[in-house]
Amino acid sequence: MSMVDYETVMSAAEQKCIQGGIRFTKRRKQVLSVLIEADVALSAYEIAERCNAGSDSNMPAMSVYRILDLFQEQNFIHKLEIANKYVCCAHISCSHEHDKSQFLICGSCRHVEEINLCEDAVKALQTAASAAGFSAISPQLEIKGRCAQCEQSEGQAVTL
Amino acid sequence: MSMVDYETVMSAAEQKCIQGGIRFTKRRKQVLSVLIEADVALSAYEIAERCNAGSDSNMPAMSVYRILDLFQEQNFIHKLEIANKYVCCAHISCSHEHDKSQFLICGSCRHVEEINLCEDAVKALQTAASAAGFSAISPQLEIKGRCAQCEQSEGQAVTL
DNA sequence: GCCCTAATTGATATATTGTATCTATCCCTT
DNA sequence: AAGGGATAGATACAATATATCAATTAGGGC
Repeated sequence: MSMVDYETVMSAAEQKCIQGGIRFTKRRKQVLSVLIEADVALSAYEIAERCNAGSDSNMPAMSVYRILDLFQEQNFIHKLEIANKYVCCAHISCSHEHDKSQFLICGSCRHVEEINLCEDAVKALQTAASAAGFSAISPQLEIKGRCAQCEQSEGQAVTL
Repeated sequence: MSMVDYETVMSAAEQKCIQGGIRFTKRRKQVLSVLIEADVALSAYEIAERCNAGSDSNMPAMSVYRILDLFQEQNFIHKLEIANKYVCCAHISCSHEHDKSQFLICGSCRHVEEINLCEDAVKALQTAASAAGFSAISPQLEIKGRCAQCEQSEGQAVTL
C-alpha cells in the first residue's frame, strides 16, 4: 500500500503488540515489512519469497500463514478472499475502529485501494441482505475492477 | 439453487448451446444437473463427487473444470470467488441480460442467494470506485454473511 | 455411408493455496 | 536457574486449479 509511511506503521504495530501482550518478533517484522512495501496484494508464498529475497533469511511459508493469521486478528492486515491474497491495512496507524473494510481490486495488476463507501450505500447493501434473509453481513466488501492505469495501458481489453 | 425448475433450466441450456454451436453433451448435462439440484455452492471436486455418486460414471475433476469454464462463458453458472465455489445462475431460463450478479453467501452453511441491488446502491459503488480511480468495476458483487437459519440455530456465534 | 476436421474428453503431471500436527526453541516470570 | 507459555521449525498432506498431450467422438462435405 503505497500511501502508508513505513516507520509510522511499524511502530504503531509494535505498540499494539505490546499492548496486546504479543511479541513483535523478527519474523513478524519481516512479514509486515514486506506487506507495507508492496503496492499490490501478495499471496502467502509470495510474501515468503520476498522475505527470503537476497538475504540469509529462511522464512517458511507455514510461518507466513501463522503470522498472517495473527495479523488478521490484530487488524494489521486484510485477506482479500476473491484473490486469496493479503494486504496491509491502510489504517494501522490511525485510531480507526475497523468496523468495515471495502476494497477495490484491480484484476490486471492486483493493485488494491481501500476505500470508504458512503453510509447510504452500505445501508442499501444491508437492506438488500435483510430482504433476502441475511441478518448479518460481513463488514468486508471486495469489488473487482480495473484501475485507471491498466485501463489506459491496455485499452479496451478487459479481463476481469 | 432451490428456486429453479430442473426441466426448464436444462432445456433452456440446451437451446442456448444449440444456438451457440456448442454441444450439450452427457458430461455437461451431468455437471449442470448437479448444480441445479444443489442448494449450496459446490467446489469443482464436490461436483465431480456428486456426478460419480451411486453410479458407474467416472467424472474426472479436470473435466469438471473444463465444463465450468465453458458454462461461465455461456453465463450458465457463476463462480463465487470468495468461496472458490460454483453456483447455477438463477436466471438461465430468463431473458435477462446478465449485466450484473450480486450474491449473498452464508459463511456457515454456504447457502447462496442471488439478489438484485437497487440502482442507487450500484451507482454508489460505481461512484466510489471512480473516485478511487477505478473506471471499470466487475458486475459481480459477492457479500459474505450469515443466513437467517444459521443465525437462529447457532445464536451469537458468528464465524465469518 | 465414409472420411476429414474440429470439438470434446481422457489421462497425467504439476502448480498454488491452505491446514494439521508434532517438536524444538525462545523468552518472561518466579 | 527452572518452569511454562508463546513462538518458530519441520513435515506431511488436503484442497483448489492449470498445463499438456493423446484419444475419442460427433458433424459436415463428398
